[in-house]
Amino acid sequence: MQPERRRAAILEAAVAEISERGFARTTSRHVAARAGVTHGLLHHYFPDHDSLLAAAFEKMALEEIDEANEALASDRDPLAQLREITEPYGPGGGEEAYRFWLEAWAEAFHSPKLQETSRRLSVAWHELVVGVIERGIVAGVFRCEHPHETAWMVVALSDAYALQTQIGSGLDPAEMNHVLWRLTERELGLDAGALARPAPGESRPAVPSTH
Amino acid sequence: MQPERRRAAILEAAVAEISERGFARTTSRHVAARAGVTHGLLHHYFPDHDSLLAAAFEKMALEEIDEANEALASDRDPLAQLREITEPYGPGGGEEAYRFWLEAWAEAFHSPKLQETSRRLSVAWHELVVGVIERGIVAGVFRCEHPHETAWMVVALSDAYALQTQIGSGLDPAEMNHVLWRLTERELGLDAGALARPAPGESRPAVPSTH
DNA sequence: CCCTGTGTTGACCACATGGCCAACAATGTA
DNA sequence: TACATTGTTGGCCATGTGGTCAACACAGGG
Repeated sequence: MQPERRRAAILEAAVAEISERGFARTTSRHVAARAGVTHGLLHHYFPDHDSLLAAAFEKMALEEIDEANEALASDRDPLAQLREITEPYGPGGGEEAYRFWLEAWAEAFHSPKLQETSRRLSVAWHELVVGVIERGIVAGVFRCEHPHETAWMVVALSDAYALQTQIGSGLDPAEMNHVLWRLTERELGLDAGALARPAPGESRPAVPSTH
Repeated sequence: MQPERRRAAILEAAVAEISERGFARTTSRHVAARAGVTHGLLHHYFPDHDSLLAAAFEKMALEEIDEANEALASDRDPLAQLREITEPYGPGGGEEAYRFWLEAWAEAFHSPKLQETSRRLSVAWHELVVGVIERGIVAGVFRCEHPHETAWMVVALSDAYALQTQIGSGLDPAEMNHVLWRLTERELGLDAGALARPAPGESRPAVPSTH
């Protein structure tokens, strides 16, 4: 196997392992086994264990943002873009991805390096939403006094939505989704239900696991 | 030392250790050292490591809710109660407590027992906020169509506020706090700025670390 | 053909962990 | 005082970890 692909395979295995077991419980040997190599080889691609974890996190973070940007590029209607951002948070949406986020935040408190990456990722995600809102304003679809604040609200509610949904708390997913959309509509000067109902003739493709 | 106090000391040490290092990295020996005993003794109070962690989590969860209820009991003005709930999330508020929450959520995905406790804790916290809102409605201070939804919003935004603040992301704490209050005021039919400005003559005591 | 460098293995080391237990200390009870 | 119970220690063990390294496989170019 070419070195590049091997390296990628190892990182992929590391990401999967981190999502399943968490950073602290992710061991070199398990990653190696998942990648189909022996643990001795890891040292050949990464100087030590922490570097492996950091590289895996970096890779995951970049992919998150790339996937999101890609999803947005495929549809220029601001309303549809907003849905693409919020929907994957719900039930059935990227569960592995969300577990990874949680792990990342928790780990960020213990590791300065991860903290920096985690911070950058949060900011990037926030600005992505700001971009959607601002383009919507320019397009005349949204009316919004504080795009920055509204973007933060959307992200915050979506995160909580995903967390509560996947933790299986007693809170009703439909209810949470309703708040998320209701408040977003109000912040963006949309009619009630505008987000729930796709515009006439608009298709609603399934969104790949994202953020 | 009496067995009760010893047991409490061990649990306290475990909580501190978990907050600092996370569940996975918390070792019997470190907990024992922090509690001022040797690791052999832990086996005398807890059958095994997982039981210790579970007991520590349970203790923490109960204390969170108790502290919150206590803080609420000391002040019957709905507006003040709402502030008591939201304020500790901000900068300077219980950092250890919030790290513990994050750890708990992350760990909940790996451990069914913790997941159940974590779930109950989320629900209890949500209902606590619902209670504040409903009493405020009865008192004629709040107007609110969906207390359940509004409570969820408050919790979700507060959590995100705490997370972003303590992770040190570039997002402006003042701005986040502004959204939190602005949306809460609107959901509860309050005048803009009602939450920012205490009612005339009302004192604003510092709130102990909570949630 | 050999030979140099990269990819890869499996064994090894020192170390930390959780669990276990025999021994000892402290405490209260008869 | 003598005894029984409980609290407490420190050492031991099997296991798993991250890191290291000599040895081997396997390519491509001389």
